[in-house]
Amino acid sequence: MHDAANTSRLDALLAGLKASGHRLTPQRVAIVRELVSRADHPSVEQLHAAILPDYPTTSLATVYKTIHLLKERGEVLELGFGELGSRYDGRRPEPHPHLICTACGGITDPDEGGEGLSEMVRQLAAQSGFDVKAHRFDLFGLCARCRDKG
Amino acid sequence: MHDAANTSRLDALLAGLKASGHRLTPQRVAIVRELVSRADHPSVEQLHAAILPDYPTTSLATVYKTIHLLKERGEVLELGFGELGSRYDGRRPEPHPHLICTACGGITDPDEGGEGLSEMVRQLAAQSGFDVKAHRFDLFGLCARCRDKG
DNA sequence: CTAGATGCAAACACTTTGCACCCTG
DNA sequence: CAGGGTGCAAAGTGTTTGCATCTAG
Repeated sequence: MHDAANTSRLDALLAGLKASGHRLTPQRVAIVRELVSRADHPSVEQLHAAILPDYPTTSLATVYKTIHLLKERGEVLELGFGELGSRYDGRRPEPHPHLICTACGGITDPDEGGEGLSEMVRQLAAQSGFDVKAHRFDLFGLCARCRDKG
Repeated sequence: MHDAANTSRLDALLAGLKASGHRLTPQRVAIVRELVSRADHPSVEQLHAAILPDYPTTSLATVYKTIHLLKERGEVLELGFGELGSRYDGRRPEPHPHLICTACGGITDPDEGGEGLSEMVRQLAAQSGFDVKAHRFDLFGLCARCRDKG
């Protein structure tokens, strides 16, 4: 996931918004750019903080509204955690496993190892009679860095 | 999961509480009994409503406190959903897959089909360097009943 | 008796909403 | 220059907490 890919994804998102009659305000562009540029699944709070220096008037409500808009369009994956609030993945909106470090709060996408996931989803759907539309697979623990420290 | 099994689990939970210096108040017993007796992963609100007829003075706060106590002791599995609040599994505190119907709100445990899960967890842990302590695997969709209706 | 539990209400954290003003297209 | 967007503050959730009162053991 390098700069070129992020840029094209950014452009695609912005083009899509414009195409469906939405305006590209500076705040909105900044939020989307920030969201797409990071791999760390930021919270609304973190996005807001990151944008504030460059767009000091941006309100938290606007960040929430923008995220909500992208969610509706299926362009962000929301990872809601009861206590810790929600975190957002603007790069890979399809469901995929997440590794959540309970020490540093970092969330990362595994490089590989989730191959059998869709097969398992298929199996569970078949035996339960469920029509499965989405799924979520989270692993909680200590990331390599925090494990070594602790 | 029949009555006898639930009764013994209930007894075990109550005995454990008493053994660690907690009192078995009528409210507390009622909450634990209700939690253990249902397979539908009730919310705090639902537990409270179920108990109210028999123990009319029970407050929501007490239900929250009791659930919290059981959580600390590792005797309930909490399934937190950002918007919809949390649901609790008092029967199987270890992580296992859940099927969540987005139409009726029902949550069920699959009878089988989750066999490969721990292996996948192991794989993801190995390749990422994570020390995985817990995991969560949720499938969202329509249960058989709601699928047929809709 | 006396710690621990209850119940109420106030406090909380995160998110949503209403509305007057603003600015993109 | 019109309609969508913004920012503020107020309202909503679900959950937690402080504290006086009550009660199980």
